[in-house]
Amino acid sequence: MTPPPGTSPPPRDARIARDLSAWFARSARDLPWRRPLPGHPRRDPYHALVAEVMLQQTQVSRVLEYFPRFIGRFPTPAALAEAGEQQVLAAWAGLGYYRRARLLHHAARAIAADHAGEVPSDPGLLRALPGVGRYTAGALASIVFEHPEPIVDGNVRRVLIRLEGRDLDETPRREEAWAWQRASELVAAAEAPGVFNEALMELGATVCLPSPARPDCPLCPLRTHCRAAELGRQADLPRPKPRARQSVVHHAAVLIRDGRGRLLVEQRPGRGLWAGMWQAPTLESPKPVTAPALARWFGVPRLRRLARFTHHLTHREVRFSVWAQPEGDAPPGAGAPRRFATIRQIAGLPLANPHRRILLEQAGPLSPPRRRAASSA
DNA sequence: CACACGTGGGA
DNA sequence: TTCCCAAGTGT
Repeated sequence: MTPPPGTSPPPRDARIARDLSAWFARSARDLPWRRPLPGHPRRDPYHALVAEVMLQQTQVSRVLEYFPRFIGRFPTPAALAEAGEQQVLAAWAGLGYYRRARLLHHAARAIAADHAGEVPSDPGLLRALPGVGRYTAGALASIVFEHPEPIVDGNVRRVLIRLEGRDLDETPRREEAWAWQRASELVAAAEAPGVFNEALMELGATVCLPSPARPDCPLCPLRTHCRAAELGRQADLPRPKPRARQSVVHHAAVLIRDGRGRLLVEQRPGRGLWAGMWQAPTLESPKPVTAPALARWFGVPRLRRLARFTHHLTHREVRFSVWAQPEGDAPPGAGAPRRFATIRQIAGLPLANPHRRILLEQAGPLSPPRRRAASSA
């Protein structure tokens, strides 16, 4: 985009934008959501929306696995809008942050209802879609529609802080405001805003890496502009953030079969962890439960423990214990929405991720509590 | 606005 | 193996 009359970008910003964009043109990874559809001048806005939502807080390698399948199943906003929430969750299962799937589903319904089935190009309209925040709206507006909108994600933040050698002990809020301001200035200096924005993220994801891996400065197209590199401080910036504490919760999951060998499953509540997904009937508690207490809770005569394992989340550690009711005992009364399901039916449900292991390993014998790495090979 | 929300990869 | 880490959106 050409700058408004009377204002021309600072020469350094223009050189940064030019050098980075040129590097991207020759170094960009070939990713499915970057390919325009055959016979189309630009990439499909709906594909870009799905990809951007999937990429929120999620690594590219993970999204590569899910994106083609999701697009295959829901090829258009209308197809996604008409789908049921359980189908959408099932297509998202294993990808994490499941609220994104619901919000994307709602966004598709809004696109169908309010935008004639077409993803809008206006940044304000994009921002109004469920699950589309400042970053995602900017990414779609710039990358798909070439509006000169700034974007700041984790990669961009790190690249900008190093580029400007910004070593301040400031509040996250202030740093955030600075990064958006700087991103705005730079994108205004770019000839193609979408190319520049995507290049900024690509640089952070492939060259200007976080501290442990360290940036590969000799390969960097911005090394001659970089204040941190000039000072030899590129590995120290940005300063590490204090990490959050982790709490521990206990989930006791019980395997109960009916006379035909089907397993009892229940749906999790509509909010919170693994919202709306399915699991073996589970008692959650801050401390471990004893076998008699668990049997009492589920209203069955007795239970024996089959396995234990720990599932790690960002701010929480979930200690699972898996229990079974001896064959022939009567099933418990209903509490949450529950039903018996065959293994084949269970495999098609949106399962809370740890329960994929708990329930589907029931097709064969459940492995004993993990000890050494003796079992594999 | 501090907090909740998943998962896999790399040191 | 085990520990540490990343960083968008909505409430």
